[in-house]
Amino acid sequence: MLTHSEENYLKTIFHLSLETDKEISTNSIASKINSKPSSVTEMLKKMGDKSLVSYQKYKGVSLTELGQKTALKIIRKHRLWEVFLFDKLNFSWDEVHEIAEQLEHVHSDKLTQELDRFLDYPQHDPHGDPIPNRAGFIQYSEKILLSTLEVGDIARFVGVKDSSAVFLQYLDKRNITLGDLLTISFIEAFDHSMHVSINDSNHILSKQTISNIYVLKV
Amino acid sequence: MLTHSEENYLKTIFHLSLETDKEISTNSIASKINSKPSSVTEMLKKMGDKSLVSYQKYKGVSLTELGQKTALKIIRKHRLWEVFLFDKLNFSWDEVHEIAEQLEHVHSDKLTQELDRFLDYPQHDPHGDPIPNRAGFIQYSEKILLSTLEVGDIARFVGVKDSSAVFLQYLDKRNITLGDLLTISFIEAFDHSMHVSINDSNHILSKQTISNIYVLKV
DNA sequence: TACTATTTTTAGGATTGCCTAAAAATATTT
DNA sequence: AAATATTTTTAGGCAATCCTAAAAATAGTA
Repeated sequence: MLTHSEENYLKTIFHLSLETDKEISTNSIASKINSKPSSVTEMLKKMGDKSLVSYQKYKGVSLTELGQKTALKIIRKHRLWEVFLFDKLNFSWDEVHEIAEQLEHVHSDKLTQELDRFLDYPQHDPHGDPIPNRAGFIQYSEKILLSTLEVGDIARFVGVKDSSAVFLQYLDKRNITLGDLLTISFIEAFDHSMHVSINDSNHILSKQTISNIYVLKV
Repeated sequence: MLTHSEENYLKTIFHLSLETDKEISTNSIASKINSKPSSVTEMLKKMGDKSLVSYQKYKGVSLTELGQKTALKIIRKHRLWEVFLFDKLNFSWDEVHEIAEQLEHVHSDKLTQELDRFLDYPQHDPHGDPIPNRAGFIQYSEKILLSTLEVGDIARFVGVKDSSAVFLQYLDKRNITLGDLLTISFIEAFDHSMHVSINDSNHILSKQTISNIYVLKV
């Protein structure tokens, strides 16, 4: 049975691995978890001994098969709990993450499966990220940034790139919600702001906004 | 913010306090949590410093007002999660406790409140124990042992005294479920076994069984 | 009351996971 | 390639929580 700390390291390394193809550096882990490089080194040694990561001094780390599988289990739990909090308990986007960080460490395979069933096998969490299935398979959707669309395109809002509280609250305030259908009616040549109709109302979204919204073309 | 360990001590002291009127001994805590008396002494000192318990060397402990309030919060969470697992996720009586032990340590007042609302403000957990309300008030019901009833009495099954897995499974096998209405039709003078009709079927329950079933008279 | 048994505390360690400061290795720049 | 800068590791500590063994206090009994 892994400790909370070990589980957090696995998750962190998994997420960093998606961003780079190289081995993950001690420093990058430390800054991600607000810790110190020396602490990370120590932990990586321990996790190497447990065959969770393959680690060589000064060379960085990567997840072993076991580490990968375990990380996906934790991510699955995290995202399922986010769906639960959002769908059933009236939590908003920007609130679910913090609580899911705690819930993801509860150990019980049956709990995870039953939660999945209870939520009707959701495919995505409230930020649009895919939920690994029980076998650890994760279906990456070809979600693209809203900013890459052109006039006339129609797409479904499936996620955000920047999931900071300020951004999520910004969207909330404008009633822009996950699952909404967006129609691009015009793009300003001047500042690349985008005129988008959402639920029969028109919005003008800044370049920064559309560069942080993920959509699936319809 | 309290640690898991501190929260477990609070819970344990709270439960032991219900059983005795005296101060709680170091030994009794140690055996309840499968720990050693020396570890308990150490922890009690620390919790005394934090005003969670009032502790004097060799004199035993009791909860302070703060400790009591905190313990009730944890028990509230524990029991609400048990209801969730039982009602929504198809867990059986004997499975809910272990997982609730983990879930009770998740910190979020909003989560507790929303869960309470989602479950429609349940008054009892699946073992028939009362759930403290948000203010920490706990409504002890006058539940009595089935063995104290007489022929002709009708009562509702609200809890068990022995919540061991074997006993709960014994009841499950006979389809005797929390909330069932029981009618006592006969009591054997010889061995005190009780003839009880439950859901239109008749059961003969041993003295041991009826001494471990809590009911509320109707 | 004195002796014995039990309970509780103290003393000294172990482990986990974090930290700072210094040393070692690697990367970058001139 | 040499010098400098950056990254990573090592060394030595600290706090939480547990442990065993021994000492101290309390309780029970002859």
